[in-house]
Amino acid sequence: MPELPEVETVRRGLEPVVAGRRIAAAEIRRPDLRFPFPERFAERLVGQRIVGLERRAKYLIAALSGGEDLVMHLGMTGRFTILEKGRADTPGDYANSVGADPVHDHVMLTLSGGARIVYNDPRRFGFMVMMPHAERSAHPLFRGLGVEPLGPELTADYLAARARGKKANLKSFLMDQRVVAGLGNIYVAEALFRAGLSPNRAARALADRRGEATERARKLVPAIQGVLEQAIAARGSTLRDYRDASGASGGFQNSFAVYDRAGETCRRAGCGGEIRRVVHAGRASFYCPRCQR
DNA sequence: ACTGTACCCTGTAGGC
DNA sequence: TGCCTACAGGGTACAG
Repeated sequence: MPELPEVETVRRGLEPVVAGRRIAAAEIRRPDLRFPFPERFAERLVGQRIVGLERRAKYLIAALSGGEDLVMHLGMTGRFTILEKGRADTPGDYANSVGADPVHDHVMLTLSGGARIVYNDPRRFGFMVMMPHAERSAHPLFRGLGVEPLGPELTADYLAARARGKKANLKSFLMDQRVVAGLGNIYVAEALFRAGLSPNRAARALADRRGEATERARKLVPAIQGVLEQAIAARGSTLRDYRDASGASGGFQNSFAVYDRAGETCRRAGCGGEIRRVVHAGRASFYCPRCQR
């Protein structure tokens, strides 16, 4: 479900509610998600103050006062929901309230001040792990991550260096979190459309024989950044499950140029091409064969 | 070193 | 109505 814009939208919704609060209670309602929860998870959370809430790639990271980071990934269907004080002050209240989902509500945190945070994840591809803050950058989950696409490190030269000689297609190249961290199926498709690049083209087209960035690489950077910025401004894309921390849907799905539009007409004025669906590495790709080469 | 496939899990949509 | 298959915003472990 959630790519960078959705995770960032969730982060922005949660941060003012959790930052500075203490975790007063933690209810862990099953032993695992994708991976087992950390040992003695609830006991390690309770009493900690949440110092801040960051995002790196598609990870949400709560920095805890004791020096550990709580790292959370939403997988495909993970969702955080804020229950303000008074809406459901006890677990019993919540269980009987509208919107409660006892089968898929896996984690409930009660914060000082009374707000509660519920993590719901039907498919359980999400996970939560804890690690000392100082060890985060060396942790296997973070060590190999590529650049943040909205940061200064995403440049045409960087893409060219990483793509040089690679005959893998551009779709797979951009989906690789070791190259650019945070893109997923939707925003790769949309960025390639904006850059006028076919997802089928070999990634090495981003570099010339000397390894210098090509015009294609230079177009790709603002295409990636533009689509992510606009998607964040629209509070993400909702296809099926995605909701922000307030329960609201995103809005960017109404602006898709190609994603999930197979058989429909290209929206570029005067194009008239038909959006095509192909499969790369088991994931659907969408593109306009007239606009993207 | 790369590339493609299977798989993790559940819900839903569409065909018959 | 019901059953069955395919597919879904992610990521990883393999086999080749």
